[in-house]
Amino acid sequence: MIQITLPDGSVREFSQPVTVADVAASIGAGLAKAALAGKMDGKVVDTSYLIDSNRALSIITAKDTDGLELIRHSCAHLLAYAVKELFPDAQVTIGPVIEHGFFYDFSYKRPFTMEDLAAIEKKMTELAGRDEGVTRRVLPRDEAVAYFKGLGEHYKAEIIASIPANEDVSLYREGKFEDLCRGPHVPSTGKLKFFKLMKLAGAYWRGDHRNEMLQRIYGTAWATKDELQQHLTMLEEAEKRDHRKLGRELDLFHIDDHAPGLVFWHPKGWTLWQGVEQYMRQVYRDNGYLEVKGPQIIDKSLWEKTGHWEKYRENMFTTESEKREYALKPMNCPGHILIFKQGIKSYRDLPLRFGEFGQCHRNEPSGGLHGIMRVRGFTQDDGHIFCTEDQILQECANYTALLQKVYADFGFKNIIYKIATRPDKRIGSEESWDKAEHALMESLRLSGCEFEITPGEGAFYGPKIEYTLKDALGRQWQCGTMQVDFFMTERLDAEYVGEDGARYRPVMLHRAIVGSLERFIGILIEESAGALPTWLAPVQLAVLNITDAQADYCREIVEKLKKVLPNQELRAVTDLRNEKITYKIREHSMQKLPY
RNA sequence: GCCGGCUUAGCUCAGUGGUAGAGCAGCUGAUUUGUAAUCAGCAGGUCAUCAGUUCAAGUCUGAUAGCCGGCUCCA
Repeated sequence: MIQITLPDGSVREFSQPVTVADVAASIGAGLAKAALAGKMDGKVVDTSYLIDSNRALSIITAKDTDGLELIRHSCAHLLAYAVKELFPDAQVTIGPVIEHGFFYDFSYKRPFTMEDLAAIEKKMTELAGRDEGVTRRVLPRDEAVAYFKGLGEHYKAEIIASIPANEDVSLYREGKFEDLCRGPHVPSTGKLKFFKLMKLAGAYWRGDHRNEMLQRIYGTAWATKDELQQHLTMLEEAEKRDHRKLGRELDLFHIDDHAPGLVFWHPKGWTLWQGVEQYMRQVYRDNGYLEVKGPQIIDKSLWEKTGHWEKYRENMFTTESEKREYALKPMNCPGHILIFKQGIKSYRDLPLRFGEFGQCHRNEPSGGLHGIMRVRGFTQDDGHIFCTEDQILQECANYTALLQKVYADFGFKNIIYKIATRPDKRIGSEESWDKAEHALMESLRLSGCEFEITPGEGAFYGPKIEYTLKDALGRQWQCGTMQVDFFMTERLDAEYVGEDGARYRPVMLHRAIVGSLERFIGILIEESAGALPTWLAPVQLAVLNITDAQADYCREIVEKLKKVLPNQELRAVTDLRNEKITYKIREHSMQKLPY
């Protein structure tokens, strides 16, 4: 007797082992039809899974998060199936689920075209229409390797060969197509209805740029037609919020072909910039930072000491004059250390906090540039805190609380917190790393933040917290950062005098709240769709006349309005053009004047 | 940097190897208007750049640059 406990607590009894599909059918015909998989003691299994002992089971349908994931995963297989049908010579590699959909990477002798993409999607629809069953089988690893080699699927064979030899691997078949997969999958291709292929892209095999380039096909998939449609509508809306489009339409900035990756700020954009900068300047003042300013170009010898000349040179812009070589600074910290080193510092001075609106230049690869989000010249709200190891936790906790307040003031609620921990190649003692990583995590816990850990992604000189925001299309951009650094003060020989009169090495914390003003403003534009809050709006108020008779009065009240605030001039303008009032209202509305 | 795509007026886009187009924006004139586009006229171009094929290139070929989507990178 097998007892199956359902989510509502009810128990069903079966006289012999049953499949998930059998259980679903015993509950109702509708559920049997809707069943995509089962969740057994928390683990998702195929509907064909045979249950031979007492279990807790829930039936997964398209309405469940797990169900949607299955649909997307099975869609990736359907995509590969369709590609193999149309292009038998193409080799399959991997096809995972991603946010909103799936992708699959292929190797093929010629590039796929948009016409191919349409044909592939059509074939997918056709194959789904056949409602072919998806079946699972298990092979010993070596047999699976031989099987895929026999099919000419060398990438698959390579993947399987990296699985431990004593493990079995599962394969899923639908029609003529069979793929290595851990599963689970939907029971038949007919469950896949609401999908669309979105774009073609290149992607390196195994994500390594030294490997060959594969062709990636991206698709989106949903449980219902409505959800698919909503997603497509959302993408259209997101396009309208693109900061590059709004930057032009609202006359905020442009990037010129004469200076790729560098921003020309127009009067309105620079007004917005000043709003952000003045706000952040007050943040420095209110939180114990001393604002400083370092030079743009610094002699090569400094970058040799920091290690940049050796490790980062191809990313630095260099220049030469009178037989001396210089580099445009790619970061501000060495400059701050040079300032720190002027005069003798005491333990009483710590923590010592410097802040700068530091303009940095990095020669980023051309393919990585993106509007004002990823540029070659940018300005960081860059602060460095010189402190002792014992002060790290308190500084980090204060910092995160401050960052949250700043982000809230700019209207951001969804911050993604990540902690990047020690990489394989690193300097500093294990004890220091333990302490630093613990301090970073603890500081986030103190602020009530949930965070994810990205293991091994820390800098070689210390761990870091990354504070990330999303753009209109959901792409993540790291804005704020907090990094512990055991290294730089050593390299540049910064020290302080302790209580006992001996010299000690301070720890340095690198921190930036908005990160780069360029990127932050880009996100701000997308988040607000260009309708900036009044305090940041380049034009806050416009006074329009209906006929010339009111022109003088309009001028008069604009002058009065400008002076209405005690410490700041209101940004008010007149619009006295000989146009209809409706025309003017439309124009100012399109320019996103606050209302 | 890598893979693919794109580049025609300020913007959005048409344009079969045979005289360079539209709408909006701009300028000029008329209109003095009551809450999201008044009407008319005018002007605006090295079709990204360079080279090639051709009697003839915006259109075909190649190279370069920039941009777009990914990948990689991101001290």
